[in-house]
Parts: sequence; C-alpha cells; structure tokens
Amino acid sequence: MREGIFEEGQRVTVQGHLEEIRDLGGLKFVILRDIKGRVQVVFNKKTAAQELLGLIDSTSRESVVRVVGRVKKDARAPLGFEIEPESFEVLSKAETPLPIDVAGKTETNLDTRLDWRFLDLRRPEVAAVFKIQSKLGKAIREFFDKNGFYEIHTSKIVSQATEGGANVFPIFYFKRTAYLAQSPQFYKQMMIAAGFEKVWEIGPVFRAEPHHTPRHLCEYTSIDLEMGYIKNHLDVIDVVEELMVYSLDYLRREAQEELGLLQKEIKTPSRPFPRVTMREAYSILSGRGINVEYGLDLDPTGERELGLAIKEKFGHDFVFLTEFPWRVAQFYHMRKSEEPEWTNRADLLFKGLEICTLAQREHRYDVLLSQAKEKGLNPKDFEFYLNFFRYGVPPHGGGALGIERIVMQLLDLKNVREAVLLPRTPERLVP
RNA sequence: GCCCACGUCGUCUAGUCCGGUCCAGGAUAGGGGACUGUCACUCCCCUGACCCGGGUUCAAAUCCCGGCGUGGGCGCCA
Repeated sequence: MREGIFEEGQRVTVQGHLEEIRDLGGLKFVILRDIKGRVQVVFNKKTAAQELLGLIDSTSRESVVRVVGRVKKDARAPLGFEIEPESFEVLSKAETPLPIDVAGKTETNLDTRLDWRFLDLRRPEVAAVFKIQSKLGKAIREFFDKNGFYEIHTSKIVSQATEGGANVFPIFYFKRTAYLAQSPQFYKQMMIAAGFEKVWEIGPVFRAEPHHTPRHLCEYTSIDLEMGYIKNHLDVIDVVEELMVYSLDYLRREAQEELGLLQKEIKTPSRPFPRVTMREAYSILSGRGINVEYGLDLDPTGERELGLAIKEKFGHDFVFLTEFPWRVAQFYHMRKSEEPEWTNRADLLFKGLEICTLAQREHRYDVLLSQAKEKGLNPKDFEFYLNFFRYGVPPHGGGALGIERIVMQLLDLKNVREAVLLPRTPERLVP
C-alpha cells in the first residue's frame, strides 16, 4: 500500500510486510513488500531517531508496518530510490519462526505451502500465478461480452447426478439428499431451449473422484459456453479457438510483469489450431509405438504423446481432437449422420493435456430418447432435461474449459494445485 | 478402489541399502553478538528433529507389521 508521489523529496507512506532487515551496524536496510513489489527503507544510525532503530531491531520478519518518510533518489537502491523514514510503526507483529520460508531461500513442499497458503501467497512468484489467473478471467469475460454471449449463473445444488460414472458429493437438503453440481451443462442447454442463443458461465464444479494425480481436483472452476443455431461442432471449435487466442494475446500484453517474474513468455497461438480426428490420432500414436485400443479414449500417455507429435509436426501447443467414438460418448452427443459410430464431440489439448471438452448436442427428442436407451439409461431419471427437447430447441453445442488447467499449462506448473488458491483433493479440506 | 515410492530441526535436506561410527550432519529460519551501501549482506556463538503404534534384536532413524499423511501411476473422469 503506497500513498504519495514517489519523487525526490516527497513525503510518502508505505505500508506492507517487512520482508527483511539487512543490519550493517550503523546502517539498516529494511525491505518492505506490498502487492506491487518491494520498497527499500534506509535507516542511518547518525540521522535516524534512536527509538526507531530500537523498534526495528525488535520487529520480526513478515510483521505489518507503516513507514512515513521522504523519497530519496539513489542509484545504489534497487528501485533507484529509497525512503528515509520519519516514522516507523508496527501495525501487526508476526510470530517467529515462520511456519514456512516466505523469503524462498529453501523450497517448501507444496503440501506444506498449502497448509499456510496465506503466507505462501506473500511470495511474489506465487502471487503472480493468481494475478495472471485474475487477468485471464478478465480476458474471458471480455471475449464473451464482445461476442454476444449472456453470462448466466446456474444452481450448484442439483437433485441428481447428471449421468455417467462421475461420482457426486451428496449433501443434506432439508429432508432430502441433493448433490453438488458436476457441470452446468444441462442448465446451459436449458438456456438455449429458452431462446438465449449464446450463454456462458464461470463457476465451481464438483467431482467426488479419489484421483491422486497432478491434474485433478475435487472442485475446480469451469468456464462453460453453449451456442444455438450451430451447423455442427466445428462452430464450437471456432469459438473455443478464438477464446484461447484472445485470452493468450491479452495476457501476453497485460501480464508482462507477472510473466517476467515467473520467467515465462506467452506467444499468441496461430490459427487455425491443428485438428485431428480420433481415427487419425490412433494411427499417429501407433506410428509412435503407443497402443490405444481403436474406439476408446486416449489415456494420459496417449494425450501427452499426441501433444508432442503435433508440436513436432506443426510447432503448435494446441490440438483439437475431434470425432470421438460413440462407444465412449455420452447419450446426448450428436452422432455423425453418415458414420454413426463417430460423434461431433471433441477435446482441446494444450501441451498434451485436455483443457476443454466440447460437442454438438443431440437436439432431436426421439433420437435423444433412443440414444439414452442405447446407453442403458432410464429416461425417467432426467425427465426435466429431456423436456427441453419437446417444445422447440435450436440445434446447439457447447463446451467447458478448466481455468486451472489452462493456467497450469500456460505457466508449466507441475501440479494443478498450484493454480488454485484453495485446492480440494480427497485428503485436503483445510484451509 | 488398486499399485509403487516416501515421511528426520520452523523450512529444505544428509544419514536408512549393509542395525552399533548418530545423545543424528548441513543449509536456511529463530535467539545473542560484530559490522555505514546491503540487495540470497557477511562473520562468530547458541537453540532446535528421527510421523504414530506394535514387533525383531544385546542394540532401531535404519529391519518387519499395522495405521495415518504425502507424492506419483492405473482405473475412473458429465
């Protein structure tokens, strides 16, 4: 927190965490840190008041302090200027020793960092991840706004699992059992049936799956979009592609400071992104000695390897994997009319990791009904959903992206938990 | 849910294979002291740990069993 004009001789106020005291005897350098960065305050034994010097000696690292003083230009100071204090006040004293190394001299394990997330976030490199995520959110909102999408907010408390195998979290809902939503997908589609044409939403989704991997979370932030009057899934692919290009270009321009801190560079990806059908992917992978059963989804190794293959061939970090087999598709996916064993469902891989799934939805009531039966589902269980299709619904499709995975891949983080403030994993519920 | 690995000062680690050398070593943080241009300040001194429970053994940080926790792989992932 800085107030005043930071020019020679001006009186300014700086409030922040005391990062370090470099005590040289007659000269003390105090490094303050606020959300903008670091500021150096210099105390001179000859000129500073004795009680200030004593106070500094008794102030622990990471205490919150307020300094009022004069700006003095000095080439030897890290910012080219430093502050000669008139007053030094401790607003909140930090206990010692600190439970984690905030200064970053030892590399603390992620799990311990997460136990003390508020201290961990004081490290500028950690804060930078979330500043970038904030800016990414801004870019995404801007993109949808400019492209005529209405932002919606759907309920995260639902009466039943959508379908499929994903586990849900049951909750008490008065006298009934309800569940935390795994996806806003049905509600997005409801808005298409309602005539909204283009909608999007950003919000939490919940997965009660006991994964122990660097890319899964029990709660994550999903960016969802749904569009009416599409020709097929390629229209959705185009929008997702534009969204990624817009967002990455925005970050390249607007997050230079944070990216520099993390020593990362973002290049605006070229369009169109490479696209391969699942059928092509099987053959690319088998050519590289990776065996994926024909007609099944790729496993994590297959995705990584395909990412590498695309990088080698096209120099591109993104690839759309299209036309998923009906065998692994959901009942509501639109099948290709001429080849019903394949569907208008696609994934977007970013550096070999799935960051988006999208599809054209089946909007023909009778077809949807028969597909549900084919998948062994009881239409009674999601009647509210099927009703959307009985009273006129535009052909439509949409997709969902995980914001944490985007940030993870963008910044080459080793674990998606680094891209969430408060990760929820099977074992972690605190903080 | 299954499989593998790991768990040592506040933090990060060495030591575990092959039990005794370890009342556990180092770095950083913390406490004390010296130092007028630090910017990973430097130098000296000090404090501080074997995840929990059981077992084997003359002897366990070290070997075995169980639990808990962590990391990862698989399954699964609308």
